[in-house]
Amino acid sequence: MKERIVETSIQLFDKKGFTGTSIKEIVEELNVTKGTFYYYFKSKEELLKDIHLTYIDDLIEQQKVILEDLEKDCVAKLYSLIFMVINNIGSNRESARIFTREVRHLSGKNVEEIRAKRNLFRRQYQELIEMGIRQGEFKDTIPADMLTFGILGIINWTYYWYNPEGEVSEEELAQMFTNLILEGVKASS
Amino acid sequence: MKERIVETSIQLFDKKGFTGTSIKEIVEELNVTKGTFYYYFKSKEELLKDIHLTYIDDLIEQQKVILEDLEKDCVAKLYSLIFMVINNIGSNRESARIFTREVRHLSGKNVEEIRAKRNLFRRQYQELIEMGIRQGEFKDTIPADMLTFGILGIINWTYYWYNPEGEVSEEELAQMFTNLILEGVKASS
Amino acid sequence: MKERIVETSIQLFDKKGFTGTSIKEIVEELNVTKGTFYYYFKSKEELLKDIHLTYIDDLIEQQKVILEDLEKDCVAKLYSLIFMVINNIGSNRESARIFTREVRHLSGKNVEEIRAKRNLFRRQYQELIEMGIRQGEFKDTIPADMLTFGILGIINWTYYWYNPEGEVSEEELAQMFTNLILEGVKASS
Amino acid sequence: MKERIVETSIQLFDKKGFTGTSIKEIVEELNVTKGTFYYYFKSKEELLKDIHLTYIDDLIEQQKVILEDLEKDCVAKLYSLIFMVINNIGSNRESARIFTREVRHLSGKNVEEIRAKRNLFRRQYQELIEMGIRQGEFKDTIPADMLTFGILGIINWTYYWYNPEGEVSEEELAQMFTNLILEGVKASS
DNA sequence: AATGAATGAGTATTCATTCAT
DNA sequence: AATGAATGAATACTCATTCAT
Repeated sequence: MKERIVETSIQLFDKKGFTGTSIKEIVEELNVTKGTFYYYFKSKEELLKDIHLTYIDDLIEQQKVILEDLEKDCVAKLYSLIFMVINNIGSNRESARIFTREVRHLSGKNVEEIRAKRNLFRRQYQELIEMGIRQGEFKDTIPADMLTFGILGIINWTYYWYNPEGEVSEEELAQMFTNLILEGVKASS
Repeated sequence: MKERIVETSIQLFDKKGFTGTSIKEIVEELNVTKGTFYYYFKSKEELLKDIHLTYIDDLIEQQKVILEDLEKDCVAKLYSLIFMVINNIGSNRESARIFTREVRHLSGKNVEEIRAKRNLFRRQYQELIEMGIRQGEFKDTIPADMLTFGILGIINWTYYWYNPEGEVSEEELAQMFTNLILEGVKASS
Repeated sequence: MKERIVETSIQLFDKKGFTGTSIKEIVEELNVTKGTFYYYFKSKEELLKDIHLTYIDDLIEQQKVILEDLEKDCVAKLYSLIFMVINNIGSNRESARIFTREVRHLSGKNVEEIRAKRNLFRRQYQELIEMGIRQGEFKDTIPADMLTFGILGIINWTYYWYNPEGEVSEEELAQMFTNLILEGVKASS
Repeated sequence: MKERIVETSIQLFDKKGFTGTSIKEIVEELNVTKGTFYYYFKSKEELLKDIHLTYIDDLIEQQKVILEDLEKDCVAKLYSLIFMVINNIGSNRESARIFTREVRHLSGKNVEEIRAKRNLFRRQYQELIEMGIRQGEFKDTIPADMLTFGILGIINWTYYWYNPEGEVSEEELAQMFTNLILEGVKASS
């Protein structure tokens, strides 16, 4: 039941927003009563925290596996990280959007925890860039932190427009964006 | 007064979300009564539409000026468009965030109008890319629409992390991102 | 309207207790809506505080008038104070009972304010006793503070049993209790 | 377990009131579940009735022993009754306060039973007074019923202020109040 | 141009209680 | 002897909105 509440809530929070979704709507979708909701979650915010944690913990775990892969160089890791996010869209798009839009409705202690993990994810991205620069795979024209924000922008934005069932496959898109980041678009003269 | 209501609402909508902000909060911040609010706006949604329209109309207008500049080539126009957004952050960040997060709370007729303008903005971006390809300034490795989404991702994301008062100036950041998009980060071998 | 809400609430709080009375019950009795209640009081507790304050402020004011009366000796003042409370029962019984039973539902700041006034009332009673002892009107067999608690017990209890419309008039009862306190009940041998 | 539920409930009912205390609070304090509560009591009201009965039955029993003591005269019995209540405060204060404040939350049948016992207690007090008058130990200036209410007021009020661990011992306080009732406070001229 | 009073539907949350296990 | 899951009704309180003045 707890799982079903989470799934339903994710759909609704994505569609109508956290504050725009009422407990009543959630439980009616599941044909249970409000009491049932509060048996599993002590508050609406607690549910939101759960959703955030599940999402970011999973992301960090996947990221870790890629970064620790000894057989890949930095370029290959960059591609894998980009593909990972795009590949997650099919199953995670709603959670991802909730994650970027609804953090502000977490209070105090909760927001700290989430923010810490969010920053961890970003810093590990940045460390890959820095290592790539040190090992001569990447140029050092752009500071690593700014570069990281740029790359994160590209992939985070995919949650808002990319349709995995459309003409461009996940692999193709990941390849395109990796290519953009590595080679740029300027025609060589 | 109407203007003060809009300004206050923008701050609150950004901080607590559209549904998370009540008319009461808005008018209390201004030390007026709810009646005053309804003298200027016929509903909360109308206010939200106003905010959206002001934001996107301004953006499209600025975009138009840049695109119609006969003295700039496509590379220069790309830089200008990127700088334009970053430059707007100081005065518009909250509106921009509301624009990407709260559209779903506009209903029917309103949402169509806004979406049309949002798409117009994107298509004009894409047309610049396509023209650049035709004129041999950009490679055609990546489809123009995908490329556009990538670039929009980079600049939209700045609304969520860039601090115009920080170490990196707006010009520098625009230069870095233009450089990223044009030249990529791969070290030439 | 505010006054009508207070009156109705006093009756209900007395009959069913503060926590046992719902806002719904109050407003239904008055044929208005909950919104109306919250237009006049920002919370249920605020209403309770209002009731407490009105009651104790009135009591202290009346007490003050009696104690400052230059023409009465301590015995006469004692009688007047006793009569004052009994005489208030007709109009104030419910408030008085709420006052002794529901203070615990006031929180923090509110409870301090009320307790301070409650103590003021008791201390002024005690000062009368002390003055009576100093001036030789009363014996000093019993410490003034204990004596005060005893007298307050007698009169506070009347709120729970005395019927002003019954056989014993208010003046008679005040006389009986003054007599009990002054002369005692032991038959002189 | 049943006993532990009763003890915990008494503390909570005294502190927060009967309606202000939830079953959840009671069982959480005891680290058991609500099911456990309903294994021992068929309703919240039944628990309240239990508390009332235990309290008043014990009081009546103690009263009976004193009144039937053939070796005491009425004055001695009066002292013993007063001491009895004060002496009970240490172990019974909370029950006593619940007893005077929460009866109204008993319904129908229950309230009758409790009221009958409460009246029995008062009438037996009054009978002692009447006997004292008949036997010439007490004056008949004040009607026995009014006198009884006065005395009950003094002792019932002690539940709200007397601290058995304070400077005045239980014996001393009982002595003071007996003295007040028998001799009064007026200085003999 | 703005207020003060009011509404009715809705909010998150808590309640006492039930019952199969 | 006790639990875990669930209910349905109630709780205090807030909401966007209306309207006579």
